[in-house]
Amino acid sequence: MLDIKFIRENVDFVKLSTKNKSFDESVVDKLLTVDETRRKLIQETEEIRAKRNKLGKEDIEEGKKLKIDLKEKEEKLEEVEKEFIELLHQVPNPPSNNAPIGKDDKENVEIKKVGEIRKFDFTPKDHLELGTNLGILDFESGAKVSGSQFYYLYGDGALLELSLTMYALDKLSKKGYLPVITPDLAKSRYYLGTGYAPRGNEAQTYEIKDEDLGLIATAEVTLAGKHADETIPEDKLPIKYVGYSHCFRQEAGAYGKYSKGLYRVHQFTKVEMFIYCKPEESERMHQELLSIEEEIYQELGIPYRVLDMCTGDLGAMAVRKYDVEAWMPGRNDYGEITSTSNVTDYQARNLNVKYKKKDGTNEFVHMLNGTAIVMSRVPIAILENYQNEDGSVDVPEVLQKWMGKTKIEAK
RNA sequence: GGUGAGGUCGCAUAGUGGUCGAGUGCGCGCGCUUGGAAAGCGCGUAUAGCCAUAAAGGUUAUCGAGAGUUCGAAUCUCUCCCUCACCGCCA
Repeated sequence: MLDIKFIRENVDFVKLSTKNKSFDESVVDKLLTVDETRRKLIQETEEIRAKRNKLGKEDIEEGKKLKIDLKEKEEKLEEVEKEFIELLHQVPNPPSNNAPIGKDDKENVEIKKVGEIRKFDFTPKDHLELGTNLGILDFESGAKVSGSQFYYLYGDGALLELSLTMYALDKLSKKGYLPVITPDLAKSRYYLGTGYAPRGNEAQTYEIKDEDLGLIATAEVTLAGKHADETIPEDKLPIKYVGYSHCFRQEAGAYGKYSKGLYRVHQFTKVEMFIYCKPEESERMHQELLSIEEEIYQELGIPYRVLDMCTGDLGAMAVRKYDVEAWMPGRNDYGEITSTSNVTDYQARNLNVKYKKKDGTNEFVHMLNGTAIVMSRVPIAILENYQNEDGSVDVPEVLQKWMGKTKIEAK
């Protein structure tokens, strides 16, 4: 959420940026109206409390009267407060001045294309066919045991996932990121408030019956929650994590040719980068995350392009966001494989994460996240880009060390 | 899952209905002292909201969380969370 004071003092700016993010800017006026009522009620309840505190045991009858008045005001205030918080959460983080202005994903800006798209002298297969034929990928058993869009990995398929994981953790830890294996389940405060600010009904998460627990949709949830309600000493920043977790998404109603096979599944593994830093560092950190992502895909030898997300496609939290899309021959198109966001202090305010400055004052930290490798979509790109005519798949050089082989072949 | 103990200001502790936002020690900051330091002495040392604002200030809330009893709750009651110990179960 934003600072209500900031909204009060910059009404026009907040309205404009809300509109630029393709959110309904009328929430701003609604919020300010509720805020005024709220403040009036706060004053009134405080006056009553102050009277009560002064009264002590002087006049118990008067105290009883105050109690009734107070209760009435408190109930009203509670109602208004609830509405206030809801509206406040609906105001998105204003986009960076550098983010391209646009309505929706069609207006994202391609900033670069890297790598040469391979020309096949045979008809390339898609990853589903390749994986199934190689005996390393099995959606049928997944459907049988867990339901549609679940899968099994066997042999080199399983090894490929683990090799990618090791490759990513190894690389990132050498760059000063602490590898973290996080819980796959989190309390609602985190899985609701962290990753996905309320924007309509998020039917994304799986929840545990009768428990305040849900399966995380990304390790961003657990990595962001990790320091909730903490004040971090300035000299500890930046904190850089590379998290490993499983991710669970309902993906309700997401079918079609573009969500074939591993592209859109209910469960996958992901290595996610996450940074807590000082406000003045966050832009630089964001560039660092993007450059690490690019380095990974260059090393893996996968052609990709980088998109600068337009204001309308940033979502509520990000001020700027880059997606890396990998070339996927099976769809003859690029497909998203990473996303890195600078959410500045928006998430930190939700989760109450501050840092203590040298001068003794506290300020909210900036938080950033970025995908290193997602074990569902990256294997798509590897299988499809590295396939041979006989259906075998070459192992990218940087993974050979972890795979212990140079080629995936049918047994 | 069961039983028991516990969760108070950075840390350690005191505090069983109003005089408690909360004492003491340690730590930390500033000052005095000193040739300098230590010790000693003095002062200070939370966060958030609201009001006011040039600044000072005022006020409310916060003793794991929430609800309740009460004119009044760190203190009494209930629910939950977490920690520790033992038992059970389990990889």
